[in-house]
Amino acid sequence: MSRYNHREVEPKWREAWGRADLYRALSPEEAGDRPKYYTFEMFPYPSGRIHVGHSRNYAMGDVVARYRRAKGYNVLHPMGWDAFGLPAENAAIERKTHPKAWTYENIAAMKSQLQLLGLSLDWSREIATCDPSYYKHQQAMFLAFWKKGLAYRKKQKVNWDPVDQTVLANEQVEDGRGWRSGALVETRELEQWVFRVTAYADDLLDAIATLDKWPDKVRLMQANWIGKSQGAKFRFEIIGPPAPSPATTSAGEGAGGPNTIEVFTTRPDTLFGASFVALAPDHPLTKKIAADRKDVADFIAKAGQLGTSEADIEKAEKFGVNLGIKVRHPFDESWELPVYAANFVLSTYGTGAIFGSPAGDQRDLDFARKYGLPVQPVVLPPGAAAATHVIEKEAYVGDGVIYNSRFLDGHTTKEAIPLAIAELKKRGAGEATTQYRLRDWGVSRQRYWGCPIPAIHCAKCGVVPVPEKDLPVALPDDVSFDKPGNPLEHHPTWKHVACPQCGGEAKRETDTLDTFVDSSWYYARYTDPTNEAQPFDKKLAAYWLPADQYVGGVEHAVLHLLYARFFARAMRDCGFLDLPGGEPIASLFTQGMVTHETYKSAAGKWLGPEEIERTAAGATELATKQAVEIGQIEKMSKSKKNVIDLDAFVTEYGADVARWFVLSDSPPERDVEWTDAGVQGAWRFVQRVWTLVEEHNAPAPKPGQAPPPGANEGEALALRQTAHRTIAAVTDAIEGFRFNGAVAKCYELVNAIAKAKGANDPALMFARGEALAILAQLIAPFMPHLAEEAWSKLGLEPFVAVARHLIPSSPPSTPSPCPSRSTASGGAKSASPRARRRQKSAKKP
RNA sequence: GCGAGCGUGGCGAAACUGGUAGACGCAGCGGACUUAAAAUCCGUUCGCCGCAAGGCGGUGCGGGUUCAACUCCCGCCGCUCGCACCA
Repeated sequence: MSRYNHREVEPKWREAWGRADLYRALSPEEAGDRPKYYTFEMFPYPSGRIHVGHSRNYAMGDVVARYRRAKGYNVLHPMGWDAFGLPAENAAIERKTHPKAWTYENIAAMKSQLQLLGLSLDWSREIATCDPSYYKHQQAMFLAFWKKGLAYRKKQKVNWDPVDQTVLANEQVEDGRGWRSGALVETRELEQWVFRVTAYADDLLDAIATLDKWPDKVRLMQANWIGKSQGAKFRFEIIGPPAPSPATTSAGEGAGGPNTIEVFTTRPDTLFGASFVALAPDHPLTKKIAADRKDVADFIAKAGQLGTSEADIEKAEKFGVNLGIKVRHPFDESWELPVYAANFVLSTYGTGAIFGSPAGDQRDLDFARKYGLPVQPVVLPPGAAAATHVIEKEAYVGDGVIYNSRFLDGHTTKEAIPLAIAELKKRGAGEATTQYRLRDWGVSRQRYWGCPIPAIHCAKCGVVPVPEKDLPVALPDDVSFDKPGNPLEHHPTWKHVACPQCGGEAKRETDTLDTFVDSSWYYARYTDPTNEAQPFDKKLAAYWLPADQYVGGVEHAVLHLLYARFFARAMRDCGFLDLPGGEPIASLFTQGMVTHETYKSAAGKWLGPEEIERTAAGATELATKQAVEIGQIEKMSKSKKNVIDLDAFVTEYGADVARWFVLSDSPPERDVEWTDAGVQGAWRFVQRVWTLVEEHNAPAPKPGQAPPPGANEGEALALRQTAHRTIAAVTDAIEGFRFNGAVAKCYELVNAIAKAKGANDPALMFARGEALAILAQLIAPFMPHLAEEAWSKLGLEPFVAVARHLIPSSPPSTPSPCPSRSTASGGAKSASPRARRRQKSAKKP
C-alpha cells in the first residue's frame, strides 16, 4: 500500500495530457456534430506571481470546461494576458527595468504557475494584449470606429496630476491628491479620444432583458449605470439685465441659446410649484457672472472645495448664491423666478441647470427653506385633503393628484406629465427628452505602456488617421522614464512623422488607449487568435460566439462588462462581427474571493502566514518571537501579505488539494476562507480516495459489462444506486454552479464505498469497482490528476479527462428521490429549478 | 438616502416546487491500533428532560397565511455589497 504521491502523479499526467493534445479546441470542421462550448475566465493582469486566491476563478472555469468536454462538447477554454497597464510603468520607474521585459517575465512566471494547476486550457490560443499582433487589430478597429463616428475627439474635464504630468482616473485620486505624487489634482480640459457608448444606450439597456443567464445584481447595476430617465428639456427666458451675448461668451452653448436657461426635469407636472431656477457652480452662465461678482466667484470656489467622498456628500449642506437675474415661468409670462447657482446641481448631468419645485423634491425643499423661497404644494397624496395638506420638512415625491396648478388640476401625476410637455411644446419652450447617466467613454491616456492611438496631428490637415497599411503603430522600445509625463511625448523621434495626407511635418498622437479597450474584445480574438489579416474571421467568431460561460469577479460588473457589450455592437456595425443576438456573453458567473486572516507584527508591519506561528490562542512572529496581532479576514492581497504562494502549496499538497479546497465548503459566489484545517480536510480526502482505489486492487467493470449475479440485490444494489444517484446529483450541482454541493455528494459516495466491505463477494466487488470508476469520473473536473491516476489504476482506458461514458449498465431503478435523473452522461440535461434561479433570473431590471 | 442581497449548530454550510431542519466538511468528544505519537479506522456531536424507548424546544425578533413555513406575506433589528445631491 503506497501513499498517493502527488509530486510524481501530477506532473506525469500533465505531461501525458500535453502529449495527447487533449485540450485543443477543434475547428468547426473537426468538431463535426459535436456542439461547441466556449467557456473562459477573466484574463489576468500579469502583475507578478499568482497565489492560491487567484486559483479559485480558474478552478471554477476548469470545472465547467472539463465537465462539458466529458459531455462531448467541442470546448474552447482559452487563456491570455491583460498585459498593458500602469504597474509595468511603475515597475520601470522603481526597478529600472523596461515595462516590456517586466511584463513578459511576469507572463512567463504566471503561465508556469497556471500550468501547475492542471487547467485544461488550450494554450495554442494564448494572447497578450501588449503584443503588436494583437493591438494592430485594435488599431484597425479604432480606425473603423472613427470612420463610423463611434470614436471622436472631445474636450473633456480630466483629473490632471501636475507633478506626474498625466491624467488620473477617478480611482487614482485620493482626497483630491494624486495617489503617486501626492500633488493636488487639478481639473483640466483636454482634447480626448472618446468612444460613443451613448449611441447604444437604449440597446445596451433593453438587451439586458435578454441576459437571462447573468446575475440579477449585475444586470441591475448595468441598468442603473446607464440610468435612463424620461422627462422634458425646456427653456426659461431670461428677463432683465442683458444676458451675455454669444459674441463675448460661450455661455449660451448647449444651454439653449443666449437669452434662455435650459433645464432638464423628470417632473414637468410640478411646474406650477416652481419657485426658483438653479445652475451648477460651473455652468457657463455662473462662470460668466462670477467674472463681475466676487460673491459668485467665492461661491464657486467654496462649492469646488467640497470633497467628493461619500461622507462629504452625505453631510454637505445645500447652499447657493442669488445670481441677480430673473426668468419667466414658461406657462405664465408675468411669473418671475429668481436664478441661483447651487452646489447640489451637477454640471455633468442633464443641462447643468434645474428648476426648483420644493414641495416635490427634498433637495429643492432644503434649499428653499434656507433661502426663504416659496413652497407651494402641487401634488396631493392619496387620501390627503387639499385644505389640510402641508409640506414642512419633508417633500412629497410620490404620485398623487395635481392641484394648485391651473390647467393640470385634477389630473394624476402620470397624466399631468405628458400634458405639461404638450403645453411646453405648444409654447415653443421645450420638448420631451430622454436623459442618460451613461456618458461616452474617454479612452485617451497619457501613458507609454498601452496601445498607441493610430492618429496623426497635422497643422494643415487636422487630425488624420494612420493609413491601415502602416499598422501597427508600434510602441518604441527605447524610452526613458527619467522625466515625469508620457515617455512617448519625450521620445526624440517617434512622434515626428509626415502627414499621410499632405506629406508635411506632422506629429503622432502620443496618447495610448485605456487598457479597458484591450479587454473589450479579447473574447472574440480567442476564436481566431493567430489571424494576421483581420482581428478574427467572421465565420469562426460566429461559430464560437456568444461565449457560453464567463467566470470572473463582480468588481467588473459594470465597466469591463459594459464595454465588452459596447464593443460587440460597434464591431458588428463596423462589419467585423456577425452576432445576431448582439450579446457576446451568454452566461456570466461572478465568483467570490478567497480570504485569509491578516497578521500585524508588534512593529505594525503586515506579516505573511509563513512568517508566523499560529496556535489556537494566538500567533507569534517566527523571527522575533513576539506576539502578533490577528486582524480581519480579508481578500488575499499582496499589500496585506495574507497570501499563500501557489508554488509552495502545490509542492507540499498538490494542485488537486488546492482546487478541491477552494471549491468546497462555500458556495462559489460567496467568499471562502482559506484555513489550514480546511486544507487538511481536502488532503485527507485525496488520500482516502486513493486508499480505496488501491484497496480495491482490481479492474473496474468495462463499459457494457454485464453485472454478475447478486449485483442487483442487497448491499451491492444499494451501493450501485448510491453511485448512480451521485452521478445525477453531481451533474445537477455542476450545472447549477453549486460546486460545494458537488463536493459534498462526492464525500457521500466515498463514505458509501468505504462502508461496503466484502472483498470476496463478486457482486460487491463489481459494485465497488463501478462506484470507484464513477467516483473518478465525477471528481475529474475538480481533481483531474487524482482522477486520472485512479482511472488508470482501475484499468480503464486513458483519459478520464475526455471519457464520455462509463456506466456498464444501470441498476434496476427503485423509487428514489430523483427518479428522473438516471442518465449518467451524454445528452443535454437541464438544471434543477433552483440551479436555474442561481444562474438566471426571470426578473427584469 | 436609493437599490440589491443575506441572517440556520462551536465554525464553513445543506435543505431542489411549502413537506423528516442541520446533508457534507472542519473543530470537539469517546474508542481501536501503537511502547508512545503522527497517520488511519470506528463511534458520537443543535439544546433541554430521560438509563432507555421517547418527549419537548429550536432557522435574527414580532405577527400572519397554511394540514404543514428556514422557505410565502406584513412590520422591526442586524450585517454585506453596489450607486450616490442624476433633477
